Amino acid sequence: MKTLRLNANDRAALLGSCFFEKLPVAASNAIIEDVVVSTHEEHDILFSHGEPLDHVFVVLSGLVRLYRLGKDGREADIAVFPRGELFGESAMFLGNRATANAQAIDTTMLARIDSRKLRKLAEQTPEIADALMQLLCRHAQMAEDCLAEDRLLTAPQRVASYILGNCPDGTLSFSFRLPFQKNVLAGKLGLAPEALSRAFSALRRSGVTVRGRVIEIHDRQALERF
Amino acid sequence: MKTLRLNANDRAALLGSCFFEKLPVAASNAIIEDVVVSTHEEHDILFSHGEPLDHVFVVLSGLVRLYRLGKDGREADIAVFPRGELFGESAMFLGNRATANAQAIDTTMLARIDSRKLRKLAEQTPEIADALMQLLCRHAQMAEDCLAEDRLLTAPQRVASYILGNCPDGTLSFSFRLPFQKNVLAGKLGLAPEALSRAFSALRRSGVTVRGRVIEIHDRQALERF
DNA sequence: GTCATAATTTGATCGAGGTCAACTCGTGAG
DNA sequence: CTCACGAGTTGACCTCGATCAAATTATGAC
Repeated sequence: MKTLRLNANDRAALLGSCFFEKLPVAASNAIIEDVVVSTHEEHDILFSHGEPLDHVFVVLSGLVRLYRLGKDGREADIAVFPRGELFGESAMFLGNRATANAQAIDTTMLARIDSRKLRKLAEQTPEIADALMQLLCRHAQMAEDCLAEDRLLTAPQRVASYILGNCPDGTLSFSFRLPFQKNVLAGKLGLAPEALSRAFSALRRSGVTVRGRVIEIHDRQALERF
Repeated sequence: MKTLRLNANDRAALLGSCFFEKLPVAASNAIIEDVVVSTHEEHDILFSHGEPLDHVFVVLSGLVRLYRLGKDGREADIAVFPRGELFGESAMFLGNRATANAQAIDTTMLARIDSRKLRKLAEQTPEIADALMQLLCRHAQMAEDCLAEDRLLTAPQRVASYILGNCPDGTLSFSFRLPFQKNVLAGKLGLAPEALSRAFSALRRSGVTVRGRVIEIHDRQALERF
Protein backbone atom coordinates (compact mmCIF):
# COMPACT_ATOMS: atom_id res chain seq x y z
CA MET A 1 0.00 0.00 0.00
CA LYS A 2 1.30 3.42 -0.98
CA THR A 3 -0.23 6.63 0.32
CA LEU A 4 -0.30 9.92 -1.54
CA ARG A 5 -1.86 13.32 -1.35
CA LEU A 6 -5.06 14.05 -3.19
CA ASN A 7 -4.38 15.34 -6.72
CA ALA A 8 -6.80 17.25 -8.93
CA ASN A 9 -7.98 14.10 -10.64
CA ASP A 10 -8.75 12.24 -7.42
CA ARG A 11 -10.44 15.33 -6.11
CA ALA A 12 -12.84 15.33 -9.02
CA ALA A 13 -13.60 11.63 -8.52
CA LEU A 14 -14.25 12.23 -4.85
CA LEU A 15 -16.53 15.24 -5.31
CA GLY A 16 -18.50 13.44 -7.99
CA SER A 17 -19.22 10.52 -5.67
CA CYS A 18 -22.68 9.85 -4.38
CA PHE A 19 -21.93 11.02 -0.85
CA PHE A 20 -20.41 14.35 -1.80
CA GLU A 21 -22.48 15.40 -4.74
CA LYS A 22 -25.35 16.76 -2.68
CA LEU A 23 -23.17 18.52 -0.10
CA PRO A 24 -22.49 22.28 -0.19
CA VAL A 25 -19.01 23.04 -1.50
CA ALA A 26 -17.82 24.42 1.81
CA ALA A 27 -18.78 21.22 3.60
CA SER A 28 -17.06 19.05 1.01
CA ASN A 29 -13.90 21.09 1.22
CA ALA A 30 -13.84 20.86 4.99
CA ILE A 31 -14.07 17.08 4.81
CA ILE A 32 -11.56 16.72 2.03
CA GLU A 33 -9.00 19.06 3.54
CA ASP A 34 -6.50 16.51 4.77
CA VAL A 35 -7.64 13.41 3.01
CA VAL A 36 -4.93 11.04 1.83
CA VAL A 37 -5.09 8.56 -1.01
CA SER A 38 -3.89 4.98 -0.79
CA THR A 39 -3.37 2.52 -3.62
CA HIS A 40 -3.83 -1.22 -3.33
CA GLU A 41 -3.22 -4.29 -5.40
CA GLU A 42 -5.84 -6.90 -6.18
CA HIS A 43 -6.43 -9.17 -3.16
CA ASP A 44 -4.95 -6.73 -0.66
CA ILE A 45 -6.72 -6.74 2.67
CA LEU A 46 -7.85 -3.22 3.54
CA PHE A 47 -8.91 -3.96 7.08
CA SER A 48 -9.99 -6.93 9.17
CA HIS A 49 -12.98 -7.59 11.36
CA GLY A 50 -12.52 -6.27 14.89
CA GLU A 51 -9.42 -4.27 14.07
CA PRO A 52 -9.26 -0.60 15.16
CA LEU A 53 -10.33 1.61 12.28
CA ASP A 54 -10.27 5.38 12.28
CA HIS A 55 -10.96 6.21 8.70
CA VAL A 56 -13.87 5.98 6.38
CA PHE A 57 -13.08 5.26 2.74
CA VAL A 58 -14.23 6.39 -0.66
CA VAL A 59 -13.45 4.24 -3.68
CA LEU A 60 -11.73 6.50 -6.23
CA SER A 61 -11.10 3.64 -8.64
CA GLY A 62 -11.24 -0.13 -8.57
CA LEU A 63 -13.54 -2.26 -6.45
CA VAL A 64 -13.86 -3.28 -2.81
CA ARG A 65 -15.49 -6.30 -1.23
CA LEU A 66 -16.86 -6.29 2.33
CA TYR A 67 -17.19 -9.74 3.90
CA ARG A 68 -17.33 -11.77 7.09
CA LEU A 69 -15.43 -14.91 7.94
CA GLY A 70 -16.98 -18.10 9.27
CA LYS A 71 -15.29 -20.23 11.93
CA ASP A 72 -14.23 -22.64 9.20
CA GLY A 73 -12.66 -19.91 7.06
CA ARG A 74 -15.50 -19.65 4.57
CA GLU A 75 -16.36 -16.11 3.47
CA ALA A 76 -19.71 -14.39 3.12
CA ASP A 77 -19.90 -11.19 1.12
CA ILE A 78 -21.83 -8.34 2.70
CA ALA A 79 -21.41 -5.79 -0.08
CA VAL A 80 -19.34 -4.80 -3.07
CA PHE A 81 -18.45 -1.13 -3.51
CA PRO A 82 -17.65 0.33 -6.92
CA ARG A 83 -16.03 3.68 -7.68
CA GLY A 84 -17.73 6.54 -5.89
CA GLU A 85 -19.00 4.58 -2.90
CA LEU A 86 -18.20 5.46 0.69
CA PHE A 87 -17.68 2.54 3.07
CA GLY A 88 -16.37 1.66 6.51
CA GLU A 89 -18.72 4.17 8.09
CA SER A 90 -20.21 1.84 10.66
CA ALA A 91 -16.98 1.60 12.62
CA MET A 92 -17.29 5.33 13.19
CA PHE A 93 -20.39 4.82 15.34
CA LEU A 94 -19.55 1.49 16.88
CA GLY A 95 -16.37 1.99 18.83
CA ASN A 96 -13.97 2.56 15.94
CA ARG A 97 -13.61 -1.11 15.22
CA ALA A 98 -14.20 -2.70 11.85
CA THR A 99 -17.43 -4.67 11.71
CA ALA A 100 -16.26 -6.80 8.79
CA ASN A 101 -13.30 -7.48 6.52
CA ALA A 102 -12.56 -5.47 3.41
CA GLN A 103 -10.51 -6.53 0.43
CA ALA A 104 -9.54 -4.92 -2.86
CA ILE A 105 -11.01 -6.95 -5.70
CA ASP A 106 -8.94 -5.10 -8.23
CA THR A 107 -6.20 -2.49 -8.36
CA THR A 108 -7.85 0.14 -6.21
CA MET A 109 -7.40 3.72 -5.11
CA LEU A 110 -9.04 4.86 -1.90
CA ALA A 111 -9.54 8.24 -0.30
CA ARG A 112 -9.17 8.02 3.49
CA ILE A 113 -11.19 10.39 5.60
CA ASP A 114 -10.41 10.71 9.28
CA SER A 115 -13.52 9.45 11.00
CA ARG A 116 -13.16 11.50 14.17
CA LYS A 117 -12.98 14.61 12.08
CA LEU A 118 -15.93 13.59 9.93
CA ARG A 119 -17.99 12.95 13.00
CA LYS A 120 -17.07 16.32 14.40
CA LEU A 121 -18.00 18.01 11.14
CA ALA A 122 -21.30 16.15 11.12
CA GLU A 123 -22.06 17.65 14.54
CA GLN A 124 -21.45 21.15 13.24
CA THR A 125 -22.98 20.79 9.80
CA PRO A 126 -26.52 19.47 9.50
CA GLU A 127 -26.05 18.80 5.78
CA ILE A 128 -23.21 16.40 6.52
CA ALA A 129 -25.16 14.66 9.25
CA ASP A 130 -28.06 14.31 6.87
CA ALA A 131 -25.90 12.92 4.08
CA LEU A 132 -24.44 10.41 6.53
CA MET A 133 -27.88 9.34 7.68
CA GLN A 134 -28.98 8.81 4.10
CA LEU A 135 -25.87 6.80 3.44
CA LEU A 136 -26.41 4.63 6.51
CA CYS A 137 -29.98 4.09 5.45
CA ARG A 138 -28.99 3.07 1.96
CA HIS A 139 -26.47 0.61 3.30
CA ALA A 140 -28.98 -0.82 5.74
CA GLN A 141 -31.43 -1.20 2.88
CA MET A 142 -28.86 -2.96 0.75
CA ALA A 143 -28.29 -5.50 3.49
CA GLU A 144 -32.02 -5.95 4.08
CA ASP A 145 -32.64 -6.38 0.36
CA CYS A 146 -29.97 -9.03 0.22
CA LEU A 147 -31.37 -10.80 3.24
CA ALA A 148 -34.89 -10.81 1.82
CA GLU A 149 -33.69 -11.98 -1.59
CA ASP A 150 -31.63 -14.76 -0.08
CA ARG A 151 -34.66 -15.96 1.81
CA LEU A 152 -37.32 -15.52 -0.85
CA LEU A 153 -35.65 -16.17 -4.19
CA THR A 154 -33.93 -19.09 -5.87
CA ALA A 155 -30.54 -18.64 -7.51
CA PRO A 156 -31.91 -17.93 -11.01
CA GLN A 157 -34.44 -15.51 -9.55
CA ARG A 158 -31.71 -13.62 -7.69
CA VAL A 159 -29.68 -13.38 -10.87
CA ALA A 160 -32.74 -12.18 -12.78
CA SER A 161 -33.31 -9.59 -10.08
CA TYR A 162 -29.70 -8.44 -10.35
CA ILE A 163 -29.98 -8.09 -14.11
CA LEU A 164 -33.23 -6.18 -13.87
CA GLY A 165 -31.62 -3.88 -11.34
CA ASN A 166 -29.15 -2.90 -14.06
CA CYS A 167 -31.78 -2.45 -16.71
CA PRO A 168 -33.54 0.91 -17.24
CA ASP A 169 -37.28 0.84 -16.68
CA GLY A 170 -38.84 1.40 -20.06
CA THR A 171 -36.89 -0.92 -22.29
CA LEU A 172 -37.87 -4.37 -23.46
CA SER A 173 -34.50 -5.56 -24.67
CA PHE A 174 -31.23 -4.36 -23.27
CA SER A 175 -27.62 -5.24 -22.86
CA PHE A 176 -24.89 -4.33 -20.38
CA ARG A 177 -21.45 -5.35 -19.23
CA LEU A 178 -20.82 -6.81 -15.79
CA PRO A 179 -18.67 -4.43 -13.75
CA PHE A 180 -16.65 -7.35 -12.33
CA GLN A 181 -15.83 -11.03 -12.75
CA LYS A 182 -18.61 -13.59 -12.42
CA ASN A 183 -16.70 -14.83 -9.45
CA VAL A 184 -17.47 -11.62 -7.63
CA LEU A 185 -21.07 -11.52 -8.73
CA ALA A 186 -21.51 -15.03 -7.38
CA GLY A 187 -20.17 -13.93 -4.00
CA LYS A 188 -22.36 -10.86 -3.93
CA LEU A 189 -25.44 -12.99 -4.62
CA GLY A 190 -24.44 -15.55 -2.02
CA LEU A 191 -23.83 -18.29 -4.58
CA ALA A 192 -21.02 -20.63 -5.51
CA PRO A 193 -19.59 -19.72 -8.94
CA GLU A 194 -20.97 -22.97 -10.34
CA ALA A 195 -24.45 -22.07 -9.16
CA LEU A 196 -24.22 -18.68 -10.86
CA SER A 197 -23.18 -20.35 -14.08
CA ARG A 198 -26.11 -22.74 -13.90
CA ALA A 199 -28.45 -19.88 -13.08
CA PHE A 200 -27.35 -18.07 -16.22
CA SER A 201 -27.97 -21.13 -18.31
CA ALA A 202 -31.41 -21.51 -16.74
CA LEU A 203 -32.17 -17.91 -17.72
CA ARG A 204 -31.10 -18.58 -21.30
CA ARG A 205 -34.55 -20.09 -21.81
CA SER A 206 -36.07 -16.73 -20.74
CA GLY A 207 -34.18 -14.73 -23.33
CA VAL A 208 -30.94 -13.92 -21.54
CA THR A 209 -27.72 -14.22 -23.52
CA VAL A 210 -24.34 -14.24 -21.81
CA ARG A 211 -21.15 -13.75 -23.81
CA GLY A 212 -18.20 -13.23 -21.49
CA ARG A 213 -19.08 -10.30 -19.29
CA VAL A 214 -21.78 -9.00 -21.60
CA ILE A 215 -25.37 -9.76 -20.63
CA GLU A 216 -28.16 -9.35 -23.16
CA ILE A 217 -31.85 -9.32 -22.29
CA HIS A 218 -34.35 -9.95 -25.04
CA ASP A 219 -37.56 -10.04 -23.06
CA ARG A 220 -37.78 -7.99 -19.90
CA GLN A 221 -41.28 -9.29 -19.12
CA ALA A 222 -40.19 -12.92 -19.15
CA LEU A 223 -37.39 -12.07 -16.76
CA GLU A 224 -39.75 -10.28 -14.38
CA ARG A 225 -42.10 -13.24 -14.31
CA PHE A 226 -39.32 -15.72 -13.61
CA MET B 1 -56.28 0.54 16.10
CA LYS B 2 -57.01 3.07 18.82
CA THR B 3 -54.89 6.17 19.37
CA LEU B 4 -54.35 7.92 22.67
CA ARG B 5 -52.21 10.59 24.23
CA LEU B 6 -49.05 9.67 26.04
CA ASN B 7 -49.65 9.00 29.74
CA ALA B 8 -47.05 8.99 32.50
CA ASN B 9 -46.52 5.28 32.24
CA ASP B 10 -45.92 5.31 28.48
CA ARG B 11 -43.68 8.28 28.94
CA ALA B 12 -41.45 6.32 31.28
CA ALA B 13 -41.30 3.38 28.86
CA LEU B 14 -40.38 5.72 26.05
CA LEU B 15 -37.66 7.58 27.92
CA GLY B 16 -36.15 4.34 29.12
CA SER B 17 -35.82 3.01 25.60
CA CYS B 18 -32.46 2.54 23.98
CA PHE B 19 -32.83 5.51 21.63
CA PHE B 20 -33.80 8.04 24.27
CA GLU B 21 -31.72 7.02 27.22
CA LYS B 22 -28.56 8.75 26.04
CA LEU B 23 -30.29 11.94 24.89
CA PRO B 24 -30.32 15.13 26.97
CA VAL B 25 -33.68 15.66 28.68
CA ALA B 26 -34.45 18.77 26.65
CA ALA B 27 -33.97 16.89 23.40
CA SER B 28 -36.16 14.00 24.53
CA ASN B 29 -38.90 16.35 25.59
CA ALA B 30 -38.81 18.15 22.29
CA ILE B 31 -39.23 14.89 20.41
CA ILE B 32 -41.91 13.54 22.70
CA GLU B 33 -43.94 16.71 22.78
CA ASP B 34 -46.77 15.66 20.52
CA VAL B 35 -46.28 11.95 20.33
CA VAL B 36 -49.41 9.83 20.20
CA VAL B 37 -49.84 6.24 21.30
CA SER B 38 -51.62 3.57 19.28
CA THR B 39 -52.69 0.13 20.39
CA HIS B 40 -52.86 -2.92 18.15
CA GLU B 41 -54.09 -6.46 18.32
CA GLU B 42 -51.99 -9.48 17.48
CA HIS B 43 -51.64 -9.86 13.68
CA ASP B 44 -52.56 -6.26 12.94
CA ILE B 45 -50.65 -4.81 10.02
CA LEU B 46 -48.92 -1.61 11.10
CA PHE B 47 -47.81 -0.53 7.65
CA SER B 48 -47.16 -2.08 4.26
CA HIS B 49 -44.21 -1.98 1.91
CA GLY B 50 -44.25 1.06 -0.36
CA GLU B 51 -47.01 2.82 1.53
CA PRO B 52 -46.50 6.48 2.55
CA LEU B 53 -45.21 6.62 6.10
CA ASP B 54 -44.62 9.75 8.10
CA HIS B 55 -43.96 8.42 11.54
CA VAL B 56 -41.27 6.50 13.25
CA PHE B 57 -42.35 4.13 15.99
CA VAL B 58 -41.20 3.05 19.40
CA VAL B 59 -42.48 -0.19 20.87
CA LEU B 60 -43.91 0.62 24.30
CA SER B 61 -45.16 -2.92 24.86
CA GLY B 62 -45.65 -6.03 22.80
CA LEU B 63 -43.66 -7.09 19.77
CA VAL B 64 -43.33 -6.05 16.15
CA ARG B 65 -42.16 -8.00 13.13
CA LEU B 66 -40.64 -6.34 10.06
CA TYR B 67 -40.81 -8.43 6.89
CA ARG B 68 -40.85 -8.45 3.11
CA LEU B 69 -43.22 -10.29 0.80
CA GLY B 70 -42.19 -12.50 -2.08
CA LYS B 71 -44.09 -12.57 -5.36
CA ASP B 72 -45.67 -15.85 -4.28
CA GLY B 73 -46.84 -14.43 -0.96
CA ARG B 74 -44.12 -16.01 1.14
CA GLU B 75 -42.74 -13.81 3.91
CA ALA B 76 -39.16 -13.14 4.96
CA ASP B 77 -38.53 -11.57 8.34
CA ILE B 78 -36.05 -8.71 8.42
CA ALA B 79 -36.17 -7.99 12.14
CA VAL B 80 -38.21 -8.41 15.31
CA PHE B 81 -38.48 -5.43 17.64
CA PRO B 82 -39.18 -5.86 21.36
CA ARG B 83 -40.24 -3.20 23.84
CA GLY B 84 -37.97 -0.17 23.76
CA GLU B 85 -36.91 -0.43 20.12
CA LEU B 86 -37.38 2.32 17.58
CA PHE B 87 -38.26 1.25 14.04
CA GLY B 88 -39.53 2.57 10.73
CA GLU B 89 -36.71 5.10 10.61
CA SER B 90 -35.50 4.26 7.14
CA ALA B 91 -38.64 5.65 5.50
CA MET B 92 -37.66 9.01 6.96
CA PHE B 93 -34.60 9.18 4.70
CA LEU B 94 -35.91 7.37 1.68
CA GLY B 95 -38.88 9.34 0.45
CA ASN B 96 -41.27 8.71 3.33
CA ARG B 97 -42.29 5.33 2.02
CA ALA B 98 -42.16 2.13 4.02
CA THR B 99 -39.31 -0.12 2.94
CA ALA B 100 -40.97 -3.24 4.37
CA ASN B 101 -44.12 -4.51 6.04
CA ALA B 102 -44.67 -4.36 9.77
CA GLN B 103 -47.02 -6.47 11.84
CA ALA B 104 -47.87 -6.71 15.52
CA ILE B 105 -46.90 -10.16 16.78
CA ASP B 106 -48.72 -9.60 20.00
CA THR B 107 -51.01 -7.04 21.62
CA THR B 108 -48.82 -3.99 21.12
CA MET B 109 -48.59 -0.33 22.10
CA LEU B 110 -46.63 2.03 19.90
CA ALA B 111 -45.48 5.61 20.30
CA ARG B 112 -45.68 7.48 17.00
CA ILE B 113 -43.18 10.24 16.36
CA ASP B 114 -43.71 12.59 13.46
CA SER B 115 -40.78 11.90 11.17
CA ARG B 116 -40.64 15.34 9.59
CA LYS B 117 -40.37 16.86 13.01
CA LEU B 118 -37.76 14.39 14.15
CA ARG B 119 -35.69 15.13 11.10
CA LYS B 120 -35.94 18.83 11.74
CA LEU B 121 -34.91 18.35 15.36
CA ALA B 122 -31.97 16.24 14.22
CA GLU B 123 -30.82 19.15 12.08
CA GLN B 124 -30.90 21.49 15.05
CA THR B 125 -29.61 19.12 17.72
CA PRO B 126 -26.36 17.24 17.10
CA GLU B 127 -27.12 14.81 19.92
CA ILE B 128 -30.29 13.70 18.18
CA ALA B 129 -28.53 13.34 14.84
CA ASP B 130 -25.86 11.31 16.53
CA ALA B 131 -28.36 9.05 18.27
CA LEU B 132 -30.10 8.51 14.95
CA MET B 133 -26.85 7.62 13.23
CA GLN B 134 -26.03 5.13 15.93
CA LEU B 135 -29.47 3.63 15.59
CA LEU B 136 -29.16 3.35 11.82
CA CYS B 137 -25.78 1.72 12.25
CA ARG B 138 -27.10 -0.79 14.72
CA HIS B 139 -29.94 -1.70 12.41
CA ALA B 140 -27.58 -2.03 9.47
CA GLN B 141 -25.37 -4.29 11.58
CA MET B 142 -28.33 -6.42 12.58
CA ALA B 143 -29.17 -7.00 8.94
CA GLU B 144 -25.55 -7.70 8.03
CA ASP B 145 -25.21 -10.12 10.93
CA CYS B 146 -28.30 -11.95 9.76
CA LEU B 147 -27.05 -12.06 6.20
CA ALA B 148 -23.66 -13.42 7.22
CA GLU B 149 -25.22 -16.00 9.55
CA ASP B 150 -27.65 -17.16 6.89
CA ARG B 151 -24.78 -17.66 4.49
CA LEU B 152 -22.22 -19.16 6.87
CA LEU B 153 -24.15 -21.20 9.42
CA THR B 154 -26.43 -24.22 9.37
CA ALA B 155 -29.76 -24.16 11.15
CA PRO B 156 -28.47 -25.67 14.42
CA GLN B 157 -25.50 -23.28 14.35
CA ARG B 158 -27.78 -20.28 13.92
CA VAL B 159 -29.91 -21.44 16.83
CA ALA B 160 -26.77 -21.97 18.93
CA SER B 161 -25.65 -18.48 18.02
CA TYR B 162 -29.02 -17.06 19.03
CA ILE B 163 -28.89 -18.84 22.37
CA LEU B 164 -25.34 -17.67 23.03
CA GLY B 165 -26.41 -14.14 22.21
CA ASN B 166 -28.83 -14.38 25.13
CA CYS B 167 -26.29 -15.85 27.49
CA PRO B 168 -24.04 -13.66 29.67
CA ASP B 169 -20.33 -14.06 28.97
CA GLY B 170 -18.87 -15.66 32.05
CA THR B 171 -21.32 -18.43 32.78
CA LEU B 172 -20.98 -22.08 31.87
CA SER B 173 -24.57 -23.14 32.42
CA PHE B 174 -27.51 -20.85 32.03
CA SER B 175 -31.22 -20.76 31.40
CA PHE B 176 -33.60 -18.22 29.90
CA ARG B 177 -37.09 -17.86 28.56
CA LEU B 178 -37.78 -17.14 24.89
CA PRO B 179 -39.39 -13.72 24.57
CA PHE B 180 -41.79 -15.01 21.90
CA GLN B 181 -43.24 -18.16 20.35
CA LYS B 182 -40.92 -20.58 18.57
CA ASN B 183 -42.85 -19.69 15.49
CA VAL B 184 -41.47 -16.19 15.63
CA LEU B 185 -37.95 -17.30 16.43
CA ALA B 186 -38.04 -19.57 13.40
CA GLY B 187 -39.01 -16.62 11.20
CA LYS B 188 -36.33 -14.41 12.68
CA LEU B 189 -33.69 -17.06 11.97
CA GLY B 190 -34.98 -17.64 8.46
CA LEU B 191 -36.18 -21.16 9.20
CA ALA B 192 -39.36 -23.14 8.85
CA PRO B 193 -40.80 -23.99 12.29
CA GLU B 194 -40.05 -27.66 11.63
CA ALA B 195 -36.40 -26.86 10.98
CA LEU B 196 -36.17 -24.93 14.25
CA SER B 197 -37.65 -27.88 16.09
CA ARG B 198 -35.12 -30.22 14.52
CA ALA B 199 -32.29 -27.81 15.27
CA PHE B 200 -33.26 -27.82 18.94
CA SER B 201 -33.25 -31.57 19.04
CA ALA B 202 -29.83 -31.62 17.35
CA LEU B 203 -28.56 -29.28 20.08
CA ARG B 204 -29.90 -31.55 22.79
CA ARG B 205 -26.80 -33.66 22.26
CA SER B 206 -24.68 -30.59 23.10
CA GLY B 207 -26.34 -29.97 26.42
CA VAL B 208 -29.31 -27.81 25.48
CA THR B 209 -32.64 -28.56 27.14
CA VAL B 210 -35.88 -27.11 25.84
CA ARG B 211 -39.05 -27.20 27.94
CA GLY B 212 -41.75 -25.05 26.41
CA ARG B 213 -40.28 -21.59 26.07
CA VAL B 214 -37.51 -22.22 28.59
CA ILE B 215 -34.05 -22.95 27.20
CA GLU B 216 -31.37 -24.41 29.43
CA ILE B 217 -27.67 -24.56 28.54
CA HIS B 218 -25.47 -26.97 30.43
CA ASP B 219 -22.22 -26.51 28.54
CA ARG B 220 -21.48 -23.15 26.96
CA GLN B 221 -18.23 -24.40 25.45
CA ALA B 222 -19.89 -27.25 23.59
CA LEU B 223 -22.38 -24.79 22.16
CA GLU B 224 -19.64 -22.44 21.01
CA ARG B 225 -17.82 -25.25 19.27
CA PHE B 226 -20.92 -26.48 17.48
C1' DG C 1 0.96 -17.54 -32.75
C1' DT C 2 1.77 -20.62 -28.56
C1' DC C 3 1.85 -21.76 -24.10
C1' DA C 4 0.63 -21.33 -19.18
C1' DT C 5 -2.59 -20.01 -16.11
C1' DA C 6 -6.90 -18.36 -14.51
C1' DA C 7 -11.85 -18.11 -15.27
C1' DT C 8 -15.90 -20.45 -16.37
C1' DT C 9 -18.80 -24.28 -17.51
C1' DT C 10 -20.56 -28.95 -17.09
C1' DG C 11 -21.33 -33.40 -14.82
C1' DA C 12 -22.16 -36.21 -10.79
C1' DT C 13 -23.09 -36.63 -6.12
C1' DC C 14 -24.67 -35.32 -1.61
C1' DG C 15 -26.66 -32.98 2.33
C1' DA C 16 -29.45 -29.18 4.38
C1' DG C 17 -33.59 -27.65 4.84
C1' DG C 18 -38.47 -26.87 2.81
C1' DT C 19 -43.05 -29.00 2.46
C1' DC C 20 -46.86 -31.90 3.56
C1' DA C 21 -49.07 -35.02 6.61
C1' DA C 22 -49.77 -37.17 10.91
C1' DC C 23 -49.32 -37.07 15.67
C1' DT C 24 -48.61 -35.21 20.57
C1' DC C 25 -49.21 -32.11 23.95
C1' DG C 26 -50.76 -28.26 26.70
C1' DT C 27 -54.30 -24.86 27.43
C1' DG C 28 -58.57 -22.51 27.86
C1' DA C 29 -63.75 -22.73 27.24
C1' DG C 30 -67.60 -24.79 28.74
C1' DC D 1 -63.72 -33.35 33.26
C1' DT D 2 -63.84 -33.08 28.46
C1' DC D 3 -63.41 -31.20 24.23
C1' DA D 4 -61.36 -28.42 20.71
C1' DC D 5 -57.82 -25.97 19.01
C1' DG D 6 -53.36 -24.22 18.25
C1' DA D 7 -48.47 -24.85 19.02
C1' DG D 8 -44.88 -27.87 18.47
C1' DT D 9 -42.82 -32.24 17.00
C1' DT D 10 -41.75 -36.13 14.05
C1' DG D 11 -41.57 -38.74 9.70
C1' DA D 12 -41.23 -39.07 4.67
C1' DC D 13 -40.01 -37.11 0.71
C1' DC D 14 -38.00 -33.93 -2.51
C1' DT D 15 -35.67 -29.78 -4.32
C1' DC D 16 -32.02 -26.54 -4.38
C1' DG D 17 -27.60 -25.44 -4.27
C1' DA D 18 -22.77 -26.84 -2.33
C1' DT D 19 -18.93 -29.57 -3.44
C1' DC D 20 -15.59 -32.15 -6.04
C1' DA D 21 -13.82 -33.48 -10.44
C1' DA D 22 -13.17 -32.76 -15.17
C1' DA D 23 -13.60 -30.37 -19.40
C1' DT D 24 -13.52 -26.00 -21.73
C1' DT D 25 -12.68 -21.37 -22.66
C1' DA D 26 -10.59 -16.86 -22.02
C1' DT D 27 -6.40 -14.08 -21.05
C1' DG D 28 -1.90 -12.57 -20.58
C1' DA D 29 3.18 -13.51 -21.20
C1' DC D 30 6.42 -14.32 -24.40
